[in-house]
Amino acid sequence: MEISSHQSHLLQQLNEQRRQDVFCDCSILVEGKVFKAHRNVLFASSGYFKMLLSQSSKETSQPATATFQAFSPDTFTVILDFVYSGKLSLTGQNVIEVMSAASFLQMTDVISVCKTFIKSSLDISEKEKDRYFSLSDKDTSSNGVERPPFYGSGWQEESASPRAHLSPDHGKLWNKYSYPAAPQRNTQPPLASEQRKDAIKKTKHLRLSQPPQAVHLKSAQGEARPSDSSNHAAQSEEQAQTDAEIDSAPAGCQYGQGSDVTCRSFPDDLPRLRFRCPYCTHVVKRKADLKRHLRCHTGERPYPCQACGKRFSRLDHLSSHFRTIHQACKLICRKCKRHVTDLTGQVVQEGTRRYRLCNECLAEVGIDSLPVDLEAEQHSMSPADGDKDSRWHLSEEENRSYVEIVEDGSSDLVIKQVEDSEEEEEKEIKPNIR
DNA sequence: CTGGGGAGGGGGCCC
DNA sequence: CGGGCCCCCTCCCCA
Repeated sequence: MEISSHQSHLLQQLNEQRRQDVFCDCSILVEGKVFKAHRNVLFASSGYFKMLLSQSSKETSQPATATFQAFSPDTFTVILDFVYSGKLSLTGQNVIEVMSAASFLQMTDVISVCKTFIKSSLDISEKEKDRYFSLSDKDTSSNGVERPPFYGSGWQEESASPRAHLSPDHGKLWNKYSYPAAPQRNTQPPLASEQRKDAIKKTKHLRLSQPPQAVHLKSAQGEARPSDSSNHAAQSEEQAQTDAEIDSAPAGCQYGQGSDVTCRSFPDDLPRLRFRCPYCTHVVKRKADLKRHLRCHTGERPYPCQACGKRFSRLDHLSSHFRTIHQACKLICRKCKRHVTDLTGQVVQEGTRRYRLCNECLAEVGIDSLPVDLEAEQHSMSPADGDKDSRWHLSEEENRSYVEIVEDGSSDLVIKQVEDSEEEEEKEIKPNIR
């Protein structure tokens, strides 16, 4: 027989003990403010504390203390209250920092609730905006913005799928942030340059869906966490899909009965877009495009070049790379930029890289033709076909020949005869890339 | 320091 | 829905 109230009662008691500093065996110092808590509870709630306490318990029996500078006492209050009550007091003001702290403390429940909060906030913002522009919404009551910003999770409301409630101050907040850091352990922050590009591109996207709502998560203590991009990718896609399924109508657009989108009268002639990126304000028409777009957030690069090992997020980019870098498809002399044919020039191989030189430039450089086993190289230097698990589909023998090519060194110039009839090129590219 | 070109990367869209 | 093409932008290297 199970008494359903036992868990919550127990939690209440523990919370009471914490408030009265009874049996507290752990102190957490956050920017000078001391929080008392129970090791057992912290241990059970946070991966970070689990690690910390399991280490300190080996070393000493003294009361454990932890010090944090990465987040504010207010934020930790929210976290600690959640630990002891199962209720997360999220607002537009604190959600970013709470998520950041939760990420640091490895509290996946809290992270996912924060993500949902942010996501839902975006949904609601879209709806708000939609209503603002259309002035004809029929479901204003269902978008109640005054609901209390409490989230149940963990012990109390595990089954409930939390929806976000916007605080009135949301709009202000989003402007300050630009990108979500990977919230969980083993999630990979996109490359710095990508972030920069992303930020730039966002300004472009903002034309489509304003106000800016992208969310930036300050990395706790500046720690870059290693990542499992595939995990993240799957998560993102799932989230994106949910977005699209639940409510992803961009400004001015709403769903009809089926999957069709009906655009309302709108000041700008916006395209009919319907899939919104959960990480930025980008909106696309097709799910496949969103899937592709998500890779720029997840950093996923499923297409490795078998010739040089460089990885690409898209097959067409890999193909393009392979053609220009490893197949010398451009009929242009690299040196003098003149057009060359198989009669007026030759392909030069430099390591795994190939390009063309006209006969004049070849003579100038002073390189004689050297025999190259073209067939074998074509075999080993072909882009993988969507190699999801990052392994190259090569036999051992093929692998060896690849290694030989790479180890051949990039300084050696190898000349081979140009044999680039169109048919030949087709043959070289197509079978490998599919 | 600056401009040009190559390469990479992202979006739109056609097939 | 995936593949692939085109276009555009940014970064980096080099003259």
